[in-house]
Amino acid sequence: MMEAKKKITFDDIAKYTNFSKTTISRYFNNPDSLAPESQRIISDALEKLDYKENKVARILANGQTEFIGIIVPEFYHRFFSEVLNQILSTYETYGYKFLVFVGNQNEESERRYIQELLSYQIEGMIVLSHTLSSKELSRLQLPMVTIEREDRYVCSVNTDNYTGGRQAAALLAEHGCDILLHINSPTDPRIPAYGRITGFQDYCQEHGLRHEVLLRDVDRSHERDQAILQNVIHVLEEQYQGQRKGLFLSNDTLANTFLNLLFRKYGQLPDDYLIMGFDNAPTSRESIIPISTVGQQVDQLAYEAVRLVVDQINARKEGKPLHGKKPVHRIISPVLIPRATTEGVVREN
Amino acid sequence: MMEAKKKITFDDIAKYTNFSKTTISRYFNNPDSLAPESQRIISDALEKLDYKENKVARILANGQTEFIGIIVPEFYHRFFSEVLNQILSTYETYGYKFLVFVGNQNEESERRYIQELLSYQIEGMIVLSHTLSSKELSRLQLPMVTIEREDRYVCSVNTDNYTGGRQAAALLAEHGCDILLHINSPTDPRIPAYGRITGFQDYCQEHGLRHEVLLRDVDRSHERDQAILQNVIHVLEEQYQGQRKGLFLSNDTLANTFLNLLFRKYGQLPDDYLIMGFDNAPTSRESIIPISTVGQQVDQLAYEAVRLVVDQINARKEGKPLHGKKPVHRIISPVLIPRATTEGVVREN
DNA sequence: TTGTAGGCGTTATCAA
DNA sequence: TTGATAACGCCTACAA
Repeated sequence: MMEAKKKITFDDIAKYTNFSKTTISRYFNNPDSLAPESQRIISDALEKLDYKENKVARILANGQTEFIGIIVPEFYHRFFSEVLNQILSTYETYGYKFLVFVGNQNEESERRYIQELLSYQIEGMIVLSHTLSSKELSRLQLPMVTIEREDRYVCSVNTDNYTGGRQAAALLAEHGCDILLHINSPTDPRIPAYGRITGFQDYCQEHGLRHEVLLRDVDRSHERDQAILQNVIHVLEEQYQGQRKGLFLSNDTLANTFLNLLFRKYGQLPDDYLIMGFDNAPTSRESIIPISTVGQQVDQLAYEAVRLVVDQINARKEGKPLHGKKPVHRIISPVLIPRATTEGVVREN
Repeated sequence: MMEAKKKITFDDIAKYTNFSKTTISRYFNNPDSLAPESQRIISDALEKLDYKENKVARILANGQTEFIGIIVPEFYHRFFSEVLNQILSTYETYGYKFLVFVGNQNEESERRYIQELLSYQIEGMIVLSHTLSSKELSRLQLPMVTIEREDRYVCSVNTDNYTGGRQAAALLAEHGCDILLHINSPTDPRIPAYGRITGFQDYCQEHGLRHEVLLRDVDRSHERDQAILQNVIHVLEEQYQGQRKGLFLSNDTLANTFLNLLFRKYGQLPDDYLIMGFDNAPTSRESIIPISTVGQQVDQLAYEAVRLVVDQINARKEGKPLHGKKPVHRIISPVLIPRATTEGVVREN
């Protein structure tokens, strides 16, 4: 058992090889400027002494942390853990490391997290949390990208929610509903997800479809959502009795809850109900009946987000100004995924 | 629009206040050693010059990164994102920041990730991924804790899976099953989750209960699992027709899939089936019928894991040896959560 | 209570 | 192709 062996530095390698520290540094950063023989010698020495690089020292010297800060709001919704997963996966492509904080809807803590991130000299930031305005974020003067949130003053990557809303309405309409309904929580129009509402509405209006948007305070807890949707069902069954109802829920979790309520009541999905969710979360495939949904291409969202920060980082390194340019907003197409809940007839497996 | 303003350092503050750098440093690390008046002056100067601290420099000087490295295997199973969430939440308590990598089941990349983590001078590591042996991990001579994985040579925090398995069997038995069944994937006995199998078996044997363990290659994809479980159902219905079957599935996702297959077939959960999952994942509450499950106390798992690394980090700082001591294995109790799928009679909402 | 000087392990700038 | 030397921004003796 060897004792806490002290760390090997360039100095040690230099002494061991009779080169200077500078040369050792070159071996890592510009090896071809060394004589082949020297490269070999150094390489051997590194092996022999079991050298481990120290990026902290390197950062202090050259300022490049290769850190990107991330602020996620929570992990209850699959969307966020999925995005995080995909962001982390870009390490193989871009080499950036990620420092992650969970915001928990608290402005003050998020500000503290940001300060902490800045103190670690992050080169850029990706924000999924909603609590801080894009105006405030833009003031940080840092390469920055938001995903699916208010993004007026910063770069962003968003799903084309509007088209998604239209696709949902269209799929329901195709199957000949008498009334189209969209259930969502009251949403700030500046948030991309608001497009789900307007897309739905516009499509219905343009095609002269009878429709209604029900704004309910959902998405706080499963139990609440159940109660709220239960109530919605009561109302619908009175108001649209015997009519074919096409329901577009704001996300898959909610769609699943709705579907389950109906299924428990009727032992199946009644013919006069069609259901659609949004996100293509695992729930939508794994529910009692596979739920039709509008899929977000999360991998692309994440990948483009990282790309956009990295572009900004590189631009800044080349002295190009960050501000001055208008923020870039990248749009990712949604993918319509028709499944059993919009078929009208539910088959057994 | 101000230009890329150069960063304010202790030097700038020192000049501005006519103190020395040391005094500025003291203001941060030991403020009470300064005259109250001096504190005020410095505090004002920091404000005025808009000083931002630079932890990279601090790290280089004192060696404390406050970084903990994390390696997660994947994010498909809710368990991992939930654990990560809880780990990240400990920031408020312990102040450690986390550098996260997703392993993707590849030994070589995980080794690279670890090298990268080490180069950032992480003070400790939490490993959830299974690909590297605890022996190899222990050789890193680093404060280290694993969660729910093989842990022979390193400290760990695990759920008491054995007790969980017993609880599951007991709950099923209480409801008078004729046959108890446990479905799991072939599991390495060195992994904590193996306890689910032995706990189930032991309980059944001790109580003279008829039982069977079905090892199937599940958990690869939803579609596969469906096919496999469908087949299981066929077999069960032949073999145990008319008998009351108590099923304990290795996790909630699987239990949900199983429940759905039955529900689709019969329009309800038949009286002769009882179902239990494991984990208390959201799925278990949000499924067509709330699924009974054995809950892992993920918050405690995560919290204890961080605590255990931090303890090791502190011990090491005080010069206590890391090795020599036997690895500590902390156990978290599971929580039995009886819900509708073990009631025998399924009520409508 | 405050200051001086040296060090942490790299990289950058000149020279040679 | 290689080296000296000075940063990078902070911390820690040791001194006063």
